[in-house]
Amino acid sequence: MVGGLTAANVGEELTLAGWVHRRRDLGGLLFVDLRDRSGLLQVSFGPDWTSEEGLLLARELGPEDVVAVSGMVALRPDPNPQMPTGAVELRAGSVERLSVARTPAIPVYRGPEDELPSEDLRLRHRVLDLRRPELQRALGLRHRVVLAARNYLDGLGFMEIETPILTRPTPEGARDYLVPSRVHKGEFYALPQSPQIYKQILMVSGYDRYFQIARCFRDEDLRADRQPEFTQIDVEASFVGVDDVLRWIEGLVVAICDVVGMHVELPLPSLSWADAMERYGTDRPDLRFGLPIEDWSSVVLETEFRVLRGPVEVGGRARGIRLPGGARLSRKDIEAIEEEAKAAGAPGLAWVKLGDEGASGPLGKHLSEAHLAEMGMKAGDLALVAAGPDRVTSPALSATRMAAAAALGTPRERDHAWLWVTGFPVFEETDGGGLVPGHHPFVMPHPEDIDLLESDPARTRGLAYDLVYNGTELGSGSIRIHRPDLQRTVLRMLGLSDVDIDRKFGFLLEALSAGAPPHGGIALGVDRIAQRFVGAGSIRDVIAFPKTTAARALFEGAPSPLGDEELTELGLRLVTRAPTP
RNA sequence: GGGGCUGUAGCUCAGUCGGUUAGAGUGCCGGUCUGUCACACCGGAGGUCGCGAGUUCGAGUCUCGUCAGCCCCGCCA
Repeated sequence: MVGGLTAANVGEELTLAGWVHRRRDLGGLLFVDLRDRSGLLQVSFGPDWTSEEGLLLARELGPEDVVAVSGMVALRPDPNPQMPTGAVELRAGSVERLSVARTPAIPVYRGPEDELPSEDLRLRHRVLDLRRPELQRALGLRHRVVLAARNYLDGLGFMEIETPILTRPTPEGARDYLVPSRVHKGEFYALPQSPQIYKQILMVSGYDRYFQIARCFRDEDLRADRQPEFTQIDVEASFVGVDDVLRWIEGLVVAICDVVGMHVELPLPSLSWADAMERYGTDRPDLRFGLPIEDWSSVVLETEFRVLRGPVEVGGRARGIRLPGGARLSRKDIEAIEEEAKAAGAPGLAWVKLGDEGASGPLGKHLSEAHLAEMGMKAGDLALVAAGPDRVTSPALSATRMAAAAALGTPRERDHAWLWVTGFPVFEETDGGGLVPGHHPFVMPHPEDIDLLESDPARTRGLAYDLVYNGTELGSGSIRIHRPDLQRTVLRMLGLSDVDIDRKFGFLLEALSAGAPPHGGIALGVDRIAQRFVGAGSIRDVIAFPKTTAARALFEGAPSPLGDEELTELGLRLVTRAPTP
């Protein structure tokens, strides 16, 4: 390992192997930066200490050649304080070339002002891209996060158990990746969207503390933080309530944050889903800064400002955000924020600035001093207001809040805002009036709301919780239903017939009938955690071999067409043939 | 499924109003150079302007289509 050498090693005779990172040929003297996973070390070649063959070979070395160099560690006459090993160098006596590299298609070395190659080239030449120190650091950090999680959970008596990758298609939720069965032609396995049902069955079987670093697969369209396959720290325990899970997982958060030296105060703050939606307009608020949403419906009703007043009169609310110091934003800045709100579904934003000469802006002339006082407006403030039903204004004001904080450069009150959001609704209403699961169909309804389940299902809270960090959902879990009759009721509410329930969830209901302990758990997104911890722009930078946004693997070339022979063996015939490349 | 951005030398990019032989930096090849560290200096090679149509006397540049990558909406129980 080359990266750890210091002045303490001076005088040692060593043979070091690695890749040629960069070469500087001065004629009589020649320098090579040797790279391995641990870092860089300068190797010097000169007629006074290098063999003649060594000098000849050194002259021929190209970037990314693999070499073994034998020589002595020496102090440098001119140390390089920029390099961790910059005080010393290896004076090469001899050198052996273990492997010749073709001129790299994309550079591994990157100068201080060089841009990264485009992402498709980085993915196509992943073998080279993965050599970059940044990616090696990212994957190393990811490894330590997972290792910390394993050690922590093992210390609490959790047992790692693998569950199948070839499994049964699930009726609800994301699209499944399907695998044809050769033995049973016309039948298919599915890759798991998560080990959810398996881990519940493990609870029933008495494995009362389970975890798994689990690969999950979902055939849906991708984003910067979404890949078709991703990894979760999947946890489940028996005889637990919400608080047990939260306290255990807080310990896990501390353990993985320790990897990056991030301090975490326990217990983590907690917000009900209803409060999160009311005050921040989203179920995953970024609490690095304040700027809560406030209800100004009563103020609006006292004005003649029809744009806001109208929606309130028909049952909506006028809510908004007061931005201290926001009056210095230009009309153009405010319009840019309004665009964000519109993109999130709002018809528009009204606003009022309070300057030295009084209130201005579309809303300004409609407000009295008393109104402004009621809104808490102080000189220099800006208020942005949206009116309508909460289901429209909440997402719009959430977008407004984020855009306004960015435009204003709102100072952060903290750099790391961890948060529990609890009490998610069991169901969400679809536009067609039907019900879909808020999370998944196995969430235990809140005991206080059990009466609402059939009378007012949309208001039923579940014993469900999300772990949120800086506005990103990093984990999601719940206490599960362990009574088969209640599970059947919930599935019926979702519009499933008893026949369907038995066909699709029969094995779960049968398991729950075998003496099921109360149980619950959570799953944390490893890729997203690693992404946040390394500050990467996408989870592709913390995955060794990621897919593109079109779910292609550019390096190995997946997916790929199948020949007729293979198709026949699987009992398949194509309706659409892939274009021949 | 929809919207947006990008595609020019191995890589990163520039390319004016549609007009002569498409440029720069870096890398690569050859040469000089004994303390460099983005070494320096001299010389050279390197182009299907993503692909296909169209408009035009003339297209890297305009139009349409298409492919690829990225970002977003829908979707992701």
